[in-house]
Amino acid sequence: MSSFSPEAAQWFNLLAHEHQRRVLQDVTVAHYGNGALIARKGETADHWIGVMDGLIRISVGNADGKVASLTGIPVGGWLGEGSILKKECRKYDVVALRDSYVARLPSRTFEWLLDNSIPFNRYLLDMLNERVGQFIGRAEHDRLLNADARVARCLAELFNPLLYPGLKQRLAITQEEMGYLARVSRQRANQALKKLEGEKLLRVEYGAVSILDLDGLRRYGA
DNA sequence: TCATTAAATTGTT
DNA sequence: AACAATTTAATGA
Repeated sequence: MSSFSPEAAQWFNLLAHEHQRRVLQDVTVAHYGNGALIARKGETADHWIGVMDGLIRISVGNADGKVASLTGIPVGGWLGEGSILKKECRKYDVVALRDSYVARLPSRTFEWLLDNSIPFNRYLLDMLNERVGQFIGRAEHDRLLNADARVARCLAELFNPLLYPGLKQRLAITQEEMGYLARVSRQRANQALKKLEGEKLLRVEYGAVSILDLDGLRRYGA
């Protein structure tokens, strides 16, 4: 998937044809290898970023090189609108968790869509609302939950059908990647996944997980 | 297409 | 963190 794909950008399908044309004209797609920095904290935010293929992570690192993962973004997720809207520098690092293809929409185009497309505004509003809810829920529980529950919540977030409509019920993610997102060791992620599988909330596959009970995962540990 | 081998991922200590 | 077992991907006949 080395070019822009509307399947990984649900908002694109909502646009009028003339708006779609401009997007296709302005958007670029680049490949990022495992662990590569897609956008770094502090630099000017002049693009809206979307995941065409792969999996990326938003994180904030401190001086020690320790990283606290904030959230993972799978195929179909778009991010960085906050920095564009407020004309700020990026507040977080964005890194590829594995080989990924990333689309960039210039901020001028982004703002042009804001001014001219009602469907685009509608989409952004829904998305921001959903994201606020996600972060509030996280801030509330994050520190209190054990590793099992963190893995469960993490997966539930990745499968958010509104933010990432591209995902059906199966996500290609290794247990190591899962560990990076939930901030647990790979071994612990393995244990957690097996426990959740035992409770019939998901199914563990080779290099992937399938969700059986999304609500159950959301509620896990509550 | 099948068999062999290498690489990636998982399960366990 | 290390190691063995398992699954997938790649290669070549």
